[in-house]
Amino acid sequence: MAAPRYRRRKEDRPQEITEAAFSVFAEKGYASARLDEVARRAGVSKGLLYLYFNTKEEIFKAVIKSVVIRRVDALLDAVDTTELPSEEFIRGPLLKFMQGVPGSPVAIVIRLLISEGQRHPDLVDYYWDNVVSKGLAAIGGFIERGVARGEFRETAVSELPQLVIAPMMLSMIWRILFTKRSLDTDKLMETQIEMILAYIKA
Amino acid sequence: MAAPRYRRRKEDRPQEITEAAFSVFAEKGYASARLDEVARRAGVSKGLLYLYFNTKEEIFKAVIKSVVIRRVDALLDAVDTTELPSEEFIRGPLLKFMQGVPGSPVAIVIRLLISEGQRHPDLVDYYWDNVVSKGLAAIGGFIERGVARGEFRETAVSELPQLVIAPMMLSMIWRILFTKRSLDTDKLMETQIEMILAYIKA
Amino acid sequence: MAAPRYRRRKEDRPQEITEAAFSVFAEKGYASARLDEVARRAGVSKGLLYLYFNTKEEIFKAVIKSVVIRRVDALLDAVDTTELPSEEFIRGPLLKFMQGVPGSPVAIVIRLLISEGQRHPDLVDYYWDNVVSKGLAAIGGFIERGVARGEFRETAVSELPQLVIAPMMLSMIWRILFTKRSLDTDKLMETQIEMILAYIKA
Amino acid sequence: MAAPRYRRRKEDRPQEITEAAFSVFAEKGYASARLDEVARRAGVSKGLLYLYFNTKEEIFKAVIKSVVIRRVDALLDAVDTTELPSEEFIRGPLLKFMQGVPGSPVAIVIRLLISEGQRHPDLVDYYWDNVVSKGLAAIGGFIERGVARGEFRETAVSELPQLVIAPMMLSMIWRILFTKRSLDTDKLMETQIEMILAYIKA
DNA sequence: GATGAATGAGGATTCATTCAT
DNA sequence: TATGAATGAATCCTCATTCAT
Repeated sequence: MAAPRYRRRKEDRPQEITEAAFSVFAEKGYASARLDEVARRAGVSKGLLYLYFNTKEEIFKAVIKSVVIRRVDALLDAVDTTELPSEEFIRGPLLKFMQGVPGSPVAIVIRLLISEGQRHPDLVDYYWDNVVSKGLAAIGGFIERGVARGEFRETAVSELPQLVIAPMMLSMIWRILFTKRSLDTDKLMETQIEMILAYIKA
Repeated sequence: MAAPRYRRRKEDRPQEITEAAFSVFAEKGYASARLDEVARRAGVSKGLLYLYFNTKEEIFKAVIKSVVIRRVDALLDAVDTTELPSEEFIRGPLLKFMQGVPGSPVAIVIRLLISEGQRHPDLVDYYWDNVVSKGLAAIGGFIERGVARGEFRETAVSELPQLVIAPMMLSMIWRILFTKRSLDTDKLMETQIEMILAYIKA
Repeated sequence: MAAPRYRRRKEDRPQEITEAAFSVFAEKGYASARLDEVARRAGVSKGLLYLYFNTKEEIFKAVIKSVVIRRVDALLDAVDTTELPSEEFIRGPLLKFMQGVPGSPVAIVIRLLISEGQRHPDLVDYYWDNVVSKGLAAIGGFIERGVARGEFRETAVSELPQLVIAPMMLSMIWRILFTKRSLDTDKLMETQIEMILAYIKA
Repeated sequence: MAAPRYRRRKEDRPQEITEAAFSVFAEKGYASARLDEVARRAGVSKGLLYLYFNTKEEIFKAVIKSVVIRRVDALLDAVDTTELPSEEFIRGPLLKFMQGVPGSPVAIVIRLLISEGQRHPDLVDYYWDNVVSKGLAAIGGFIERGVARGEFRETAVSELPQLVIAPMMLSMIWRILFTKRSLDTDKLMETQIEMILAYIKA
């Protein structure tokens, strides 16, 4: 007769599942992840997974997308609306943002995409469209704005915003692979910013 | 005309198998690679694989090691024996070497390690010992030598040789994930070298 | 008319599987038994076996134990509680019990243990603890009680209850190996009892 | 140029192989025995086995037969030619013979037959014809001779020579299964002989 | 005769997916 | 909705047997 202590809302189910799935994929990778384990961590039965998702792959895609969503938007907004001079913005909010990435779920997603991307080109496209191209465009655009404003000179960096994020990328890989070996990733990114600014400042 | 059913090439077999396995792992990743497929590509029977390797994992390790072996040695020798001034060496042979990496099998190995590294820590150690630590030590040592010679000033770069290879790393990931999207990886690395040299030159 | 594809009989499954497995092991022995065959005889899929047992070996152990369980208990109780004079008990209930053994599943278990015992010492221990040591202790104790009561004289038989069961053992082996050759196993055991009683009677 | 230290005679090969095979079968049983292992212990190549035997089963049969051959003959001769009174013969040579059996290769053969007999009825027949029926006939005949001579009275033992060997049988099984648990098998057989003689003596 | 590399059918085990309840 | 028992295709690995040398 006792009512369940609380009844989970069915609206929350997909998210509960993707969260559980994320943690399993993070630990095992896509191929070695077991849906049994996902169900257990989500506190639901295996069958229920199939009520919300049709296949393991679909769960995987939902996981990737759920992490990606709303991730860069904050940065993009900041880029668009900042009042700071370019150099300060780069040294401040942009660097901070980048420094936060390697420890965030995004690093996991990157790993999953590197592992599985070949077999899920649509996911890669999705990630490209929603994260990479936007992020790079924002950084590139920001630099070009600095050039237009006379803060920066024209250099190859304008067309290669990847230079800005390269140490962030390396930091993510480093953390994934070489956890045991210490690396001051914050300083790595900071120094890159220093170099870039020294290089492009008018 | 029929190919002989038996070839009896004990010496060549391991390498034939490793090469076939490399191509399968490259396409599918470790978990999704089928030993059937490896055997077919190697032109041998499934059972033969087990004459030379005990498990799939052992084949995997042999693949990784076969690619890694003798990979950095050429660079390391060059670093030790070069007569060039530091700057020229960095701009010349070092840059060339790095530019060659993203298109080489090493990029595949990196992908496999990123995917499977967590479950094969000994492989990661092996890669670290034989490639990463040596390579970074060489670059770091080279920069310090430049400092000692008065060619370079003291900067954070001496302790962060990762800055030199960060664009190489990004280029590898880029090629793996975003094949469709063009990126002038050579220029990326070249520009990084420019920036670094500009930054550290005395 | 079609049998339902799913039966959902969680409670019955282990026993159904064990019974099917017993029949296959009985026919083929452990090593040559195919789990395919076990599944077919149990009327379930191969995969289901692994829902209840983790390995073939585990099924094997379950089979052995299921036969052994509650096997000697009836005899042991009778030994403890009988009101009969020793001689009558031996000639009556004990002989009857032994005569029933060679045709019972216990004979199959003995065969499996002889075949596989070396590789399953824990099973042998289990069988020893639950059947052999108890049974021999009961018989030995019973004889000693007869000695204490003055019914029997002191002989080597008290310390060698194996003498009582030796013909039972031989009968089991005989039935396993020489099915074609007739042997009056009942009379064999009866005569042994006669001899023993004649030998030990006070 | 050096001649091999000694060249094994091809005539010895089959026996070398069956000896190696015997040791492997003894350790592993038929199904788990690997021909690789047999070849290694015989010091020959795997292929050579097939020069002398067509299948694993054929090797198995050769092993069984090689152990059986000439095994009972000594006893049978003794039975036929002994000058000893029946009782002395039974207490002496016959008991000695039986006591030696559980530690001899015959015990191994028995185990192999118990395990594999169902699938090799011809082997069982062979064993029956050459060992069991002869042995039992000899013992039975010997007892009957004693009866004819007035040494023994007529009892069921005459028709059940299995009674004589039952403790030997049990001893073999005991050693196979319960190595850890001590049992004075010699005394077991001796006591049985005592009982039988007491029972049948005129 | 002798070798041992090579074969390939066969078996235990896994796990995404289904479906009766 | 929700469950979890049940399915079976797929995969790694083994090993008796073959055959070029």
